[in-house]
Amino acid sequence: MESQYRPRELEPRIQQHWAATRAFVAPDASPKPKYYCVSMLPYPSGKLHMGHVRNYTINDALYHFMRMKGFNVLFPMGWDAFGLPAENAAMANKVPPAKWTRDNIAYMKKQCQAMGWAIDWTREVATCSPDYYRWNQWFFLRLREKGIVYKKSGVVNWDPVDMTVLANEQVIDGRGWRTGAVVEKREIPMWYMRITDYADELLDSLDGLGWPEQVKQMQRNWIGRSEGVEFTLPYDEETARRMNDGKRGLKVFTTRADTIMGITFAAVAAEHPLAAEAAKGNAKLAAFIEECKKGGTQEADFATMEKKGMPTGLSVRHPFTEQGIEVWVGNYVLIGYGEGAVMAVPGHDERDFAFAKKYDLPIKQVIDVDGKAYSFDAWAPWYEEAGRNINSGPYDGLPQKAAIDAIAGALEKLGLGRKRVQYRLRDWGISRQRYWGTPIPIVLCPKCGEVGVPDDQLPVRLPEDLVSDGSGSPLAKTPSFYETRCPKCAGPARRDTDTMDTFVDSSWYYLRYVSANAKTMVDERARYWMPMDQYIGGIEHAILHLLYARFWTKAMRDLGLIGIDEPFANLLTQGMVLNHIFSRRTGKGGIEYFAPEEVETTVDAEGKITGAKLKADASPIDYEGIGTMSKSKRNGVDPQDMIEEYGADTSRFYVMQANPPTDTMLWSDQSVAGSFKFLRGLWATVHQHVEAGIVPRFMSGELTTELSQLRFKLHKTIEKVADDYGRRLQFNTAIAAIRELLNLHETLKDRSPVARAVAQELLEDAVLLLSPIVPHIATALWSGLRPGTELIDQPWPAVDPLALVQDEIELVVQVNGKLRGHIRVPASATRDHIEALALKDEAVQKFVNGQTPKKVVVVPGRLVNVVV
RNA sequence: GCCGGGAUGGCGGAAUUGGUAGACGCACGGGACUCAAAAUCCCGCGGUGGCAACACCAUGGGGGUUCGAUUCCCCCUCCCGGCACCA
Repeated sequence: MESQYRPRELEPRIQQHWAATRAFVAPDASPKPKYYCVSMLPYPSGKLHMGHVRNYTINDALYHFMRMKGFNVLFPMGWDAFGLPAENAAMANKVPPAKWTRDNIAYMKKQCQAMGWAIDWTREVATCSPDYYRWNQWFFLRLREKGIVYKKSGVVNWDPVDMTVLANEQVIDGRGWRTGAVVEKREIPMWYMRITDYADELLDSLDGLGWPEQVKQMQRNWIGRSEGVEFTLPYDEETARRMNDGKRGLKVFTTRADTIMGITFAAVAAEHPLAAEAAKGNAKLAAFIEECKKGGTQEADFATMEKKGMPTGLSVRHPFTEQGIEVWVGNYVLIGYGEGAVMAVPGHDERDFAFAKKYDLPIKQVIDVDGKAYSFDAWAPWYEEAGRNINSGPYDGLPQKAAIDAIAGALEKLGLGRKRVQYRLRDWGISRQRYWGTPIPIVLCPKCGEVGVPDDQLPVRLPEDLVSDGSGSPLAKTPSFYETRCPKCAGPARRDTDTMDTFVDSSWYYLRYVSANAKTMVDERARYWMPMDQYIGGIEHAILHLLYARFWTKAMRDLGLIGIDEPFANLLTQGMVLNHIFSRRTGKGGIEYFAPEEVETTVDAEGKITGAKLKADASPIDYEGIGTMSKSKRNGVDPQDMIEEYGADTSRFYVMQANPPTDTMLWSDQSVAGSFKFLRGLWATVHQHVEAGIVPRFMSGELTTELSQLRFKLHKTIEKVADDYGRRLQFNTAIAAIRELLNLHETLKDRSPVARAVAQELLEDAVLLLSPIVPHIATALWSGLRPGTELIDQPWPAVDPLALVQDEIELVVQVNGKLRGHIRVPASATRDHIEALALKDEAVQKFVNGQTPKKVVVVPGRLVNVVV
């Protein structure tokens, strides 16, 4: 064995050996139990960043641990290769997205290989490959046949200068990021998937998943099932005449039907037909509706903006009293949400109350909560609580549930309403007016309408050589793409030039890994590997990606393609790796980001950043605080320097020892050298042992106290590390335990044959325990300790129960809950015996000070608390 | 604004089911080795008081439950993630 730890020579050599022996290629059948672990596939942004290193190292550690535990393990990898950054890079560099993306994939794949992750590359998937996205198209067509896919209009951000649709990310403070123009809302036709058809199942089957409770809770709240009443506020004569839409009135939904007698006005969205009708001949209202269209589509903006409204001059009638109710246009009512119209009960809804106050509209109390005094002057949160009806005619005195039932019944009798379940969840709009995505396989024929592309003409190939100019999708300007013939009538027709949301790509890639190169979307291998045993990815995907993937799985099941209800049996949500963000507004009103290494900062006494300037020209820039590492904010840290200086194992060890995987990690490279020193020290320790002559590992026999304590620690550590890796998925504490074990080993001065046999056992096992984290150095150390055998074939070390037997244990003694001393007791001591020993203790006597204990609490194996 | 999460020494963190707060590291200080430096090794390292033994205080802030609270409950502050077209 070499005396020096040289990772730069060692690591590539071991990686080549793994590749040559196809060490990580997982068979699709095995007598062993299977374990399928996947990390959320990366976007090929250019280079790996520390978030990736963390993500895939966790995955890799689980791979090695489960393999040692006797499983047939699969760790695949792919590329989420469609998306906006490629188009932006294309514009910036005048390189087509395809080339940019494929170059990035090639570079990042090399980086993955240099990290030594145990990836089965035979199953690699890139979502921009026609062999992959053809199945997006094929499945889209199947869902369309089933009515799960449909077309309706949706609202998008519109940049009036570039004449293009913007992503939410491209809207900064209500303005386009390139033009600085005020963004407008615009309605366009789009394809939707009926995820709401699956809402109940998506909600119910959360219960059985081995997911973090907070993620399940977020999904429940997102789906937001609520039971309520849908009803119509009938038009009055004037409104009916003007609307002339064949409808009886204005449809609304409420979860608070018990407050229906408190309606004092109604509100509709600016885009609602009633608003449009009312605006005819009302210039002020028309101007207000125009103003409502300004700004983007993000919910956070709606929720925080000032609530404004204007009366339409049109009225509806209360369904019971037939009293006139004024209809307002409200900027806070969303057209794409429910009916785009709401009843307003300012007495018992905070937003309605604020609106009524602002515009001096009537407020009526119709619910009594325990006789508390209601004030029309100021809002109190209890106004929204359940109570008994008052001022509600026939419903007076009823508690909430009875009132809702009675009111729903009355509405139903009138033919005006019924109980209905409503979800917060909305159908999934998948059309994007972008180039770099899966083409939607639809042909628009002037005669036949929308016609699906026949299966034998799939895939509809995306041209790969276009470069966007920032105004609209290049596909819509490329006749060779969109000019086609109608599959039905063979007449001239035009392709849909929209592409699919990239969440489509990431909804089923894990099924393609286990059906690699299949001539169908999935094949029988998916039945062997699915459901996935462990999914690992950032907490930022807790809702959208995970919900879409669950929906997609259920839809594939309903088409008979797979036999599972849920894709991800267990989920580890990794905390984000954060870094500082620096930016500057450009002259045009856009925004420009700077990498932290380009910036010099000033800090206050507490170390908080107070100012920043560019190193290059010393010009001041803005500090935006900390946030997730991303390409767009330019605050990612490339691990390449670290790999080159210290090697892959040090990088892996560093991210794993820093903190628990579920915690956010603020980037700092201060202690990387410490991780390297530890590995170098381990190398020296093993080298020294090996040079003195390797011996058979300890089996059984008489030991000194020191040696049996060392073995006790060793086997306790094996137990703990297995629990940390396998159950807790917490690697930092496992590493700390292994360091404690090795620290104790360093204190061993005994060089007798039996001591050397114990040291052999300890070092072998310590190397095995560390191997999931640092497989390269572990492989080399193992071949030093056990020449002729391979680490990768070794099972997880067995715990020797005899090593864990203890005669005496130490207990903590407290007086009134404060630590006052320690006692040693036989492991078999009874409660009474322990209590007697504790009371006799000197320190205890001092604090008890002659008083009779009120109570003595004995917690077996832990402590004694004397209460006086 | 709404939903979910977090806050523990100078720093990262530990305390797994309510039971010794600060494991294991990083940084720092002192010492050994050295002509010197690096590397390595040894010692110290939450605060206050004390020569010391030791005592008291301390887990973002305020209150509560308990023999005992970093852990459970209520209120508050700040930070992070998500909010449907970043992925």
